[in-house]
Amino acid sequence: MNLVNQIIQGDCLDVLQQFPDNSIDFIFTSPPYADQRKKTYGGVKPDEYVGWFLPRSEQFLRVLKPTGTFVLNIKERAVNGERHIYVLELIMKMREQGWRWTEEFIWHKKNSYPGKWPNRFRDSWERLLQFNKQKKFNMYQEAVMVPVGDWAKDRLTKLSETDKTRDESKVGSGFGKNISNWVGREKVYPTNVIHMATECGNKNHSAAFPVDLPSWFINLFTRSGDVVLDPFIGSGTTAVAAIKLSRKYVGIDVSEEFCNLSRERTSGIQMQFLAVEPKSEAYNSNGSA
Amino acid sequence: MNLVNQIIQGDCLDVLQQFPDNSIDFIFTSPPYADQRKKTYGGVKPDEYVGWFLPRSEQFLRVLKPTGTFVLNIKERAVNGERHIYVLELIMKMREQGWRWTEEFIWHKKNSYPGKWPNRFRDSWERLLQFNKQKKFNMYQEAVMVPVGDWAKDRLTKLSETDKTRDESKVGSGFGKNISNWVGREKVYPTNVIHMATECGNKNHSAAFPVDLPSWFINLFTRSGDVVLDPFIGSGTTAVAAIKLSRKYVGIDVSEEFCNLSRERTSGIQMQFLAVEPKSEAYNSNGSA
DNA sequence: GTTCCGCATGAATCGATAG
DNA sequence: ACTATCGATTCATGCGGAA
Repeated sequence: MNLVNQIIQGDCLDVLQQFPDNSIDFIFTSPPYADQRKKTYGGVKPDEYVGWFLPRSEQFLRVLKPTGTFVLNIKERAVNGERHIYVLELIMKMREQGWRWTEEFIWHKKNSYPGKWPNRFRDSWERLLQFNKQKKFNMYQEAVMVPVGDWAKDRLTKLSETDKTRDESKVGSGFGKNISNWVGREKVYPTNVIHMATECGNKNHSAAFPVDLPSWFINLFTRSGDVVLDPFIGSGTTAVAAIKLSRKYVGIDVSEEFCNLSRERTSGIQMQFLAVEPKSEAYNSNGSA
Repeated sequence: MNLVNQIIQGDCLDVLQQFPDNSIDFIFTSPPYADQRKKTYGGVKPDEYVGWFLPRSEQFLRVLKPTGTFVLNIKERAVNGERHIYVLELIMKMREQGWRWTEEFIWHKKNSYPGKWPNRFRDSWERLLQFNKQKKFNMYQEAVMVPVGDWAKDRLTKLSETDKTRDESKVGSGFGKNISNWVGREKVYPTNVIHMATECGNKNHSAAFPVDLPSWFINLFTRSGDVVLDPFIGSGTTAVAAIKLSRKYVGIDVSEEFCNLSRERTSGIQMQFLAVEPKSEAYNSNGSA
């Protein structure tokens, strides 16, 4: 039975048992956060979250190739006016499990949920925790390089006009500092802060993250033909990103409804790609070892 | 002996013993990171960092007022290709010590221009951990409001009169509810992501952070006349920020050299302020409890 | 074909109220 | 005392229809 390019219904803890060791190139997932999405996932309590997650991350560790990477999108919530520590505990326990905590990317969500409270501001960022099995892993940095123009865009226009005035930075401060470094250079490397808005306009499906988010990491950590796993596939966003980048995908979800939604989206994309692009060509042609 | 508006040479662990309980309104500091500043602090090893820090944070807890706040600027470093966990451990241990981990702000260092490492990108953010003694603490949110986004500029001002007042027409959707709230508003509350360039024009001193960073938090958590403590004052940036905002300051550092530098900078600023602004006026006049 | 504008919708959080 | 539910608060974005 072929296990690849499918959306599989079930708890990833069980489903992944069928997968052989070292068979996945990259894992990207955004598990249901503690006490969130109760309707679909039943709502794991903050205090029980680590215990719930660890047996699953043990499976992730087993199926991931030694050179592979696991990127976990997660954010702790405020409980009784205080940030809960289940994410911190999770990192420490995963290290004991054998994972290496390589990096923490920050996803800056410009359009975070509104609201006003006496003792905190709007929570506008999430963690993207990078874990690895080894010190050496596959990383194709060239695949996510930004053209110099776009880099300037990223820093200046992508932050929108208002942000420029908001942070009251002196004009050119830091920007002018070393501009000579980039002049004449075509592309530059990004940083570990990712600016991306959440998608909220989609009526058919409500994705937790925009497709650009998994796309960015898939480009960074895999090459064409590699296998991408999302054990909490939800509305299928990670699979969509994988298909668009000519990677293989495996999506798992306990919810039959979400599985069907994912299957709809992926098959739609696949059709589109077969029609438009008969030749399976690498989207990312500049990746290198 | 007056303990306020001074730079005191010594280890904060010892110096703070002289301070009474509940005497400080706000603590902001960027301690020497593990293995950094070897000459001055003997280079605390990552594994020993938590043990080194805890007796000091115990003093911070003691001298801080119940309604006060402690903001800690810290970032774990990578050791052997992996993120060290001393910051995570520190948060957990400080909670056991009695601190509440209220929030984690992200300082996005905008001008950290791209660098290249084989396994990671340029690190362009830092943690700003907010700790409190109680659930309720002083926070003056109005003092740090930012200009409203393009969104309202373009659209909100052009809404018809009927739109402005249709409070009850739409049910559920947040917008139809109380649109009049936004009309005429020019400022909105910020988020927990702070965009700020690092200072680059440092002449004599190399400040770890721009003066705007402590200024932002001093505005947020204190009012005119409050006492701001930085137990690792370094080049004096926190004290400079406090003086400019008409707050009292206490700076501590083990390095006589750093103390002298801080004294130079603070006295320079104070002269300037006495000359220009004879009346000690509240900078933040719209703070509310 | 642009540009403009109306509008729904978010991994939210707190405090009060109810069982 | 402790948990469950509900109402109030707030702002950036992308879609689709209109000018």
